Amino acid sequence: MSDEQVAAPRNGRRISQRGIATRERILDAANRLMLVRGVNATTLDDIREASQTSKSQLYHHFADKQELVRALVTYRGALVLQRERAGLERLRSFSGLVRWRNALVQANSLNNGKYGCGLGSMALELSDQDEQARSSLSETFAAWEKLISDGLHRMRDNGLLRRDADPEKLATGLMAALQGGYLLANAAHDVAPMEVALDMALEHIRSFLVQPADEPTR
Amino acid sequence: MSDEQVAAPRNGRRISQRGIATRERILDAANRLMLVRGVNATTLDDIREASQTSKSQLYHHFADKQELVRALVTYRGALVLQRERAGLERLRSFSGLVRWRNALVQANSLNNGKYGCGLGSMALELSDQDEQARSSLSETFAAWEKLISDGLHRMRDNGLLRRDADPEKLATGLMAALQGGYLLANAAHDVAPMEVALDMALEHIRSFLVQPADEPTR
DNA sequence: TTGTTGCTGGACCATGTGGTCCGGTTCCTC
DNA sequence: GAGGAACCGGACCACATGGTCCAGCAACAA
Repeated sequence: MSDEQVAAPRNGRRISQRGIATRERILDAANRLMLVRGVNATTLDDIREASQTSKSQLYHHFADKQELVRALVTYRGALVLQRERAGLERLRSFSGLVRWRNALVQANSLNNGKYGCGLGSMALELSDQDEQARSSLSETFAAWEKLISDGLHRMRDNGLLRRDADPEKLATGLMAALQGGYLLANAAHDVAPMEVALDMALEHIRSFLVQPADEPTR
Repeated sequence: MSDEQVAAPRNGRRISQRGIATRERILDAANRLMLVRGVNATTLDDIREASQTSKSQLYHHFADKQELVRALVTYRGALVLQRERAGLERLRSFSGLVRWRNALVQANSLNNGKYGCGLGSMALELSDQDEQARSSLSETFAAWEKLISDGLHRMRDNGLLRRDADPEKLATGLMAALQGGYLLANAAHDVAPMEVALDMALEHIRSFLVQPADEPTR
């Protein structure tokens, strides 16, 4: 997962190449550790060790743990949006949606449904604990949904979707199915529920196709 | 939320009425606190204070924090299933499903989408941290889905649903929409996404009705 | 009544964890 | 190359938090 330049440098301070690299290493380690253990269960010492840095570096680049977590929210959000943009910005057909679905399912099946969505898990853990993180995550979800709804808009404009299809609502429904699917798959340690959930949402979208192709969804 | 006898007494030990009451008080406090703060962010001292007990009582009734959490998983699961059973065991029509949806939405809207589902949030927080809790939660989800699918089976047997409707898959999809809806609503501090998600799932189920009544979903 | 066990209060302990400090090194600027 | 700021290593600190202990009271069986 290469991720150069995703992390924003600090506010009005001079910053060296080495500094950027260190900050990046910290965020990358935090990203990996907190995905599998959760935010609160990951200690700064864990991150320090995994990132081959020292305490002073952590506190040189971030004011405290909370700020590190907030930076991670931004970092992870940028990674997800970057990945999703690649898969969605040219979406113009129903089969494109199916390919997108398959990619997500396959990625998640690699670890038997474990860990879930990096954004969703943070959302549930932080929403009632850090208002700033919550609103940032909420914006990221909105941007993600917009990538989907933009694609659906294109499909509607091209006459693939009926006029009465509501791209925004369809995108929200699809996102909910995705997140709920992640959650159930994580609890079951099995991707199957995620597949069922996504298929339901795709089926719903398909019902708005002008010419409902009767190809299977996978 | 009355909840007598939901908590199981301890294994082969003599136990007094007073002991049961204390144990119940502890679980109830843990339930309330961990719903709003999350499991890991709630300390034993918080629980001790909120339940008007002492450290020794906590450790008299539970071996350690992990066991308390596991007991809470059971406790909360029983509460949810009890509540859901009341709302679902007589489900025989599509409008019954709509009423069920409305009840959930209304309950969640009381706190502007905050806190989410007691089971879902625990699932995401504990799944990668406590295998026993995870499998217990997974079973609870399965039981919950079964309440739904049983209702759908009844509808199919009564000729309301088409024969090609798959109650199990429909129930899983609905549950995913519900959980994803909770998650997005929590992140947005707004019930709207939860409504959209549930409506999508209901719409999907409605498409399997033999006589698709064109009443609105709410 | 008496013995045994459940139950409770609360002081106390061990340590994991977030956070500080300071001396030293690297890097940029003039 | 000299000054200063960014950067780094790691020892150190404060304290929150999970967990222990024990003395005493309540409850129940005989």
